[in-house]
This record gives sequence, C-alpha cells and structure tokens, in this order.
Amino acid sequence: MNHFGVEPTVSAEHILHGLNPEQRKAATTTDGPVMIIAGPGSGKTRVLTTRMAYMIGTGEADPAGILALTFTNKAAREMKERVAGLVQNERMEPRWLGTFHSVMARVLRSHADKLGYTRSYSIYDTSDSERLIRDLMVSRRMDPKKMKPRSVQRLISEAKNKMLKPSEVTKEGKTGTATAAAELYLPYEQALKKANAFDFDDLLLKPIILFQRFPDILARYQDQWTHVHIDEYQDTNHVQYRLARTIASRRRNICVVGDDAQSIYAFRGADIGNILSFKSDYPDAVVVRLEQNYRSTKAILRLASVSIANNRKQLKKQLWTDNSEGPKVQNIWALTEQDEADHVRRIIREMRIRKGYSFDDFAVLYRTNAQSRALEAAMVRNDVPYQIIGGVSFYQKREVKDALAYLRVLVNPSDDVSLRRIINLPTRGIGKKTINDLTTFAGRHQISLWEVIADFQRIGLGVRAVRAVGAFKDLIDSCSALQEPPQVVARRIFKDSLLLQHLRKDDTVEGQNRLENVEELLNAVAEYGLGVGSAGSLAGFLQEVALFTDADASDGGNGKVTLMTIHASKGSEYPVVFITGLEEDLFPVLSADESAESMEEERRLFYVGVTRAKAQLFLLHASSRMRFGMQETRQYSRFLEEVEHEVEAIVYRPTATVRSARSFARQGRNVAQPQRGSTGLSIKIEPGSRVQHRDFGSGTVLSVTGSGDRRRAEVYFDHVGPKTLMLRLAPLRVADL
DNA sequence: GGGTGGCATCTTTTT
DNA sequence: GATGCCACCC
Repeated sequence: MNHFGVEPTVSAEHILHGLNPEQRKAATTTDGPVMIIAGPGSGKTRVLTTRMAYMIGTGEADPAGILALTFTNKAAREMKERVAGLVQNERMEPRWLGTFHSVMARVLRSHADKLGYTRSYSIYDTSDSERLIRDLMVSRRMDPKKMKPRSVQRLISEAKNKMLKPSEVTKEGKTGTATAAAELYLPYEQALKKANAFDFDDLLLKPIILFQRFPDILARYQDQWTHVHIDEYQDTNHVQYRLARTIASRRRNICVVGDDAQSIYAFRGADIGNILSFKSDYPDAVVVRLEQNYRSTKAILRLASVSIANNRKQLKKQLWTDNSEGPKVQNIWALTEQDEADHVRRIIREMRIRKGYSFDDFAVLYRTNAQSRALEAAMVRNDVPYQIIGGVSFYQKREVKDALAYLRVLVNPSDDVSLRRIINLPTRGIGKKTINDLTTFAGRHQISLWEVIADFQRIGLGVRAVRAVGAFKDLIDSCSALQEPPQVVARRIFKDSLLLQHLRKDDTVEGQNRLENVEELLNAVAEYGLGVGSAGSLAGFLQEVALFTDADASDGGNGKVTLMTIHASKGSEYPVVFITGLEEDLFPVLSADESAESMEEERRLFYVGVTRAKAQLFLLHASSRMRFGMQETRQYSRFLEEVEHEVEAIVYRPTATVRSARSFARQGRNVAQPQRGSTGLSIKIEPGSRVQHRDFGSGTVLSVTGSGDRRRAEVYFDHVGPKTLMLRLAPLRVADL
C-alpha cells in the first residue's frame, strides 16, 4: 500500500522491464529537472509513460499530482492507455494528462468567473476569430479584400503568443496588414470579452494571467502538480514555455522530452530555442540522450541522417540501430499526380500479395492537404479502404459549424459571431439592411447583438423586419427556456429554426451528406448528454468539441490505408511509408526559399516523414502536376538530390517525356526557376533571345505578350516553326550562349 | 429581401 | 477545381 491508499498491483521492476540503461535512467530520475533528447523511434513515449507509471506505482507521486502535457489528443490518449496498461489499476491513472489546450481549458473552466467571464463562455477557433476580425474591419470601413482577415488574425495570434499587449504592438513602419493588425488588436480583445468568448490563444494566455493575478490559485496548482512532463518540447511556443516554467518553478520536478531535429511548428510560434536553452534555464538538469532507434531499418535511418546533416542549426546526435539493413529506399518517378497516386496504389496491392502486409501497414504522406485529392481518387477507383487524417474535420464542416452556432447562441447569447452566423440561416427575412441596423445600434450603445434583438421594438425597424426579428427572438427564447437534456434542446432548435427542413430540401448527394452530418452531431450531443451535471450539459459539450480535431479520430488496426500530411504523421509509425510530391516549390514549399531557417524547417519536416517508416520507404514525385487548375511542369526536390546516394531511382513506364523532363529539370535549375506569376522566368525572355524548349528544341523569340500568368511568347523554332507558348507553363529556358 | 450566376482567389503546415 | 463574394435581376 502506498501512501495514497492505493494498492500497487505491479512491482516497480515489472514496470521498468525491458528498458535499456539510458531509458531506465530517464524513467527513474524523478527528482529535479530532466531533459531527454530523443531521436525518432527511440521509445520516448514508452520512457515517458514508464516514468509516470513508476512514480505512481512506487507511491512517489499521486495520480492527480502528475501533469503531463502533449500537443495532440492522440498523443495524450496513447500515453494514457500505456500508463493504464502498466499500472493496471484505474484508480491510479494520471488525471492531468492531456494537451496543453485541454488541460488549461480545464483550469480556466474552474476560474473563469475570476477573470470576468461567465461559465457559459464560447471558445472561438481560428475561423471564428477570423469572422470576428472581418466584422471589425467592416465596421471600421476597412476593405477585407485589401487586408485579408486571415492574415490579420494570424498576426494578432502571433502577438498574443509572444505575450505582447495591444499597447506594445506599434503601427509605425509596418506593411498594411501589420498596421491593420496593430489597430485591430485591442478592439478584437474587447470584442472577445464582450462576446464572453476565449480564442485558442486565450486558453493558454488567460491561465497565465489568472496565475499572475491570483497567486493563491497558482500556489494550489503548484502544490498539486508535483511532477510536470512535457512531450515534444521542441514545439513549445513562448506562452507554453512560460506556463511550464511558472508551474514548475516551485518543485522544479520538470521533465521535458524532445528532438530539435523534429521541430516543425515554427510557423505557429514554436521556439526551438526552448529546448536548446533548457540547460541554461535549469543548470542542474540531468540530460539523457536516447540515440538508439528501434523503429527503422538501417537504410531508412541512414537516409534520414544524410538528409538532416544539411541543416546547420542542431544538437548533434548519433543515431544508430540494431535493426537489419532492409531494402533500399526507392525513388519513384511519376508522370502526373494521378500517375503518382496510381503507383502508390499499385505498390500497396503488390506488397499486400507478396509480403502479406495489411492495408493499415501503409501511410501515404504529403506536404499540403490539397494533394490528398488525387490519392483519394486512386484509392476510391480501386476499392482500397483508406482514411484521411486532418483536412476539414467534422466540426469544421460548414453545416456542422452552423448547427453548433445555434447551440452556442442558446448557451451564450452574447456570442455575436455565432449569432450573426445563424440570424438569417435559413433565410427568415432578416436581410443585410436589418442586420446592418442591428449592428449599428449595438455598436453605438456598446451592447451585444442579442441585447439589441431582445429590445428590438425600440430601434425603429420597418414592419416586416420587426416581425422577422421578433420571430427569431421568440425562437431563441423558447428554446433557451427548455429544461430538457441537451439532445432534446438541440433537436428542438434545429427543427424549430427550420434548419433541418432547409437541409432536407437539398436532395443532391452533398446535400444529403450535410443533413447526415447534422444528424451525426445530434448523436454526439446525445452521447455527451449521458454524463452527469455540467459534464453532461450543452455548455460542456460545446467547450469539449471546440478542442476536438480530426486527427484525434484516427486509430490503427482498422484495415485502412492512412493518408495525411507529414505534420499530422508526427508521433506515428508505419511499416511502409510513401512520401509524395517531392518537388521544388511543393516540398520544400516555394516560400521556404526566403530564409535559410524556413528551409531548414522544411528539411526537418522531410526528416520527420522519412523516420515514420519502419521497413520500407518510397519517395515519389511527378514531372507534371495540376495546380491552381493548370498543368505545371515540375522539378524534383532538392531533398531528393541530397540523398541521391541512398536511393534507388525507379522510373516505371519510362517514356521520352519523363526522361527529357528529368534532364530539363537538372539543366534548368539555375536558369529558370518557375515562380508564381512567372516574373522570374520571363525577365530574360524578350524578342530576339534564343531559347531552348524541352520538346521543340532551340528557337528565337519573336514577341512577348500579356502579363503575369497570361504572359505568352511567340517563338520561331529552328526545326518545327512558329509556336505560341504560355511562359508560366512551357518547359522553356534561355539557351546557353 | 432573396436567389443566381459569374469571377477572382486560392495552397503551407495546426492546437 | 472549389469556394466565397459580388453584381444583378426578380
């Protein structure tokens, strides 16, 4: 019996069984700061979970005393299951194991009133924030076409993540968007507060403010959480760093795990410096390096090491493995993205037959979500079961967000963003003009839209508008008054608002799908409603789903091939991995050219993708790919070039087109990099210049017309005569002198 | 006020 | 090639 009154069911030795000496050290050094530098496939999840189980099992930590923070729900779930498996006693499961956002949302929930929010607050995701910003811009007569609300949102989010206050963001000497962001930051914060809403960044920021303002609350949590764990520490941003430091400052039992080579979230503020400087933050930190890889073959690991060696900024690690050499990594050359998808599909089929793999042994990775389309089509055509992780998640689908907006308005009527979303959906006679009148009134009196509606008679609307607004008010009022389980309330508002009827009217396949999605949402509400107290309330449901992402729905062993971005693949492993679209301007993305740092981040991303593979890795690229609805000639990725000695290049169906495309790509590299808008390609092309075409040979430019993407050249070819070519697309380069 | 058709824009990556 | 926005007509 340990001093928490729980009988351990397994011995410490049993829990630690099978760990190598380094892993064991990492798992049992439970006093003071620890940093675990862990390469891919080194068993870091295992170490972290063993560590928790060990502390709980030996009675060193209370199950509620362990704080373990991850970045994805998937990682949290996996860890929870593993600890449970090790301690074999559900009373001893760690209670504060979750993502940064979900754990902090839990903290916030208990103290929201202290910050002046009511318990029925809304949580705004990025698209909600964007809508709010768009509304602010419109009311300030800024043109949302010139300054994208999305870019403004991103800049404000960036400022919040750097913990800059509105007063600290200056407007001078900035680009238009930055000026707009600086100008809108304060109004945005005020609007959030007025809407009784937190945005994603607030979920981490507000707890810090809470802790600053109420030291007794902080002390309570510091007291409770005796041991702090942070997974993927290289991905922490400034706010997360501050949170961790604040919480751990009292006991200093902080254990971070990370791999600087796998830092791929700089774009959302992740600061690789956090892991690089851990030792200066905690000079007495014990550092453990886990360099043995248990996952991949030698061939795969070698390719990963060769690739990442091109990065300058990194902690040196010497990865090694006892695993077998394995088959050579294959580099497959496809003609188009359809051809690429077809190779993937064909290899999956062959490997299933010849080597006995099952569908869930395969992962197909890509850089951008847009690439999933062709792959998906190939899977559908050939009856290959597949799942796509990420992309548009269920709770981000338009119809689901619309339906959720109804529920949010019921729970939190101050939620202007949600209210505007549904006020005229389906159309009920509250048009642009009326909405404008209501908004203006709300703005003038500094009240929420709902307060205006609640008192609509006094605004002086037209007869028709009065009737329409009155009906809407009655609808919301009657449903909020219901004292029924959440699913009953939800079904009632969807029905009375005519939302369901509206969806039913559309009998196209997509329309039916939308209806089904709303039905599915109702099921989710019903399921959640089975909980007790606030855990089963509508407000609780809404706050929970706000943090749900599609990636969380993934699970292995379901007999499906997995398609996802490389970002989404972090933390998983598959026997066979395909990385597709290895082309300049796609992977690495073009904008990565702008700085060495972002190029290094792209390379780390490639590294992450490569190291997902256990047994066999395929790298693919296409000579031609449809982008922006146009067929584009592609050059293969520099990442392929860097590992060219580690791959076996395979050209299936080798055709003249493929080969000349290849040699063209090689020669053309320094001459005419295709660029968006093609200015780079076209400056050197003017009447009189000599050019070389992939298929037509050499020629002389007669004239150049059009601009931007429509820029064309009339060329007289030595052997085939005159041709007009789109400069954006043509495999054309300036001839060598 | 509501509906429809044309057009511009879009592509990083996510909690 | 989809999506969202705007202008235009009922």
